[in-house]
Amino acid sequence: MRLVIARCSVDYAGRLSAHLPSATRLILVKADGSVSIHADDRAYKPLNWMSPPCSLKEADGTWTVINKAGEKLIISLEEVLHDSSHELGVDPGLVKDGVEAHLQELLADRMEVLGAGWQLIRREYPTAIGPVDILCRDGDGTTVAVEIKRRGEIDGVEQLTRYLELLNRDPLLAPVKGVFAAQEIKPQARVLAGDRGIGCVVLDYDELRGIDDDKLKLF
Amino acid sequence: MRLVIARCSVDYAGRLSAHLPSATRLILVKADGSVSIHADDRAYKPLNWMSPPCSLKEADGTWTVINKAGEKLIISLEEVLHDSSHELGVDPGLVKDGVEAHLQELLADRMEVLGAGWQLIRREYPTAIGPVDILCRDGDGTTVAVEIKRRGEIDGVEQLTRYLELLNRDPLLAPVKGVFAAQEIKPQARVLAGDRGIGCVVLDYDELRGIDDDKLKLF
DNA sequence: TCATAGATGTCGTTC
DNA sequence: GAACGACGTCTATGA
Repeated sequence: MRLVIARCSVDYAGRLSAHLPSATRLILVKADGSVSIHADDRAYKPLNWMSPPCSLKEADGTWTVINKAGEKLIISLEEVLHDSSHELGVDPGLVKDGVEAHLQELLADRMEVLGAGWQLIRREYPTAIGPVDILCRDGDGTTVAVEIKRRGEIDGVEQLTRYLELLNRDPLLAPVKGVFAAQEIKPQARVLAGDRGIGCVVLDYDELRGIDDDKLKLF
Repeated sequence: MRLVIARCSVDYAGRLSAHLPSATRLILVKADGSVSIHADDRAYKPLNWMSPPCSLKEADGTWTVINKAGEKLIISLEEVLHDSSHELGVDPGLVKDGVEAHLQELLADRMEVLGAGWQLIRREYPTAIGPVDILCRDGDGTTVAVEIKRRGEIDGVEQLTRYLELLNRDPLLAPVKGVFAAQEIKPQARVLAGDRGIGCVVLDYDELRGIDDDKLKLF
């Protein structure tokens, strides 16, 4: 990892054209060859960047970074204030908990949080337009398609609607009801779901995990 | 901007829980108070971060970053290999070219690329659920709503569908057809559009701009 | 390699 | 502050 603080101007030509006027910035060159340019604000997003794989050529105060798609980043260095390199080694990587895949596992394990007698048919039930998160039967034996999101917004309801339309064409499954399950459901999504006869369920992640933990303790 | 290279482990508790085992990384503290932690790969995305506004407390080899929503980032420093601060000043910011707004201007100027006799009614035609990119009439005088995207995906087709449903309730406009125009149209979007009787048009940005340039040269 | 869906998406604009 | 759409979205995953 090489850290350069320099007054520079930058041009990007690729999916769009962009220009950075002269100013002092951080230029980050990583071991994988990637380059990013940061201003002194915004944690997440660099002003400009080039993702690997790409190649960096230094020549005469001008750095040129090119990738395979022909996108180009040209950095004109006017004054270098700091330049240091550091050996970091391979990162062991991030361990995450609480993402959609995990919610799906937890819910599939405890269908009864949706109602008494609910039973899993299968997770990732395949359809022509993609897999349904959970297909199950409710207490009455009616087929139910469950769409799970971390944050329930309108496009999630649209997605579930498409699945339902398709599943209801299958005489072996029809009628199929829909349930939209998320840790948080936005008002508009709730309204749209209600309008389409789709049920809404707010999932409590800690509770789901707690239930699951209790279950594990039994063994 | 403060640059710290350190062996550290990190925990994030907020929208999800995440843990970074001990390793050497770059910790970036920006003037706006934001903090990000970078491994030696990936130009764009930090391993962990906290966006401003947030507050950083340093105490005894442990940094705690908290934001208003109660999200928390805890950095345990085990060995500091580099620590430097730099004054960068305010960045003048990025100048961009080639985005959707420009596509819309170009297409509105040359409706005939959609077909002979097509005529603009207006850009950003207002509806209750937001403006339609372009409303026009085709060669037969039928009203057409055009949705423009740089990359045409399924969401864009859904958006256009909602507009069409609304516009077709207006007896002065109905029947209204739909055209989905983008620089690139994904297969799924094309299928969904076809299923709903929506036409698809792939736009060539350079060609549109070229035509427009030629036009400018006439004056 | 390509297509698809998720993301601690982030970021801007508008209401 | 919430909602909505764009983004050089990026990134992981499965075909």
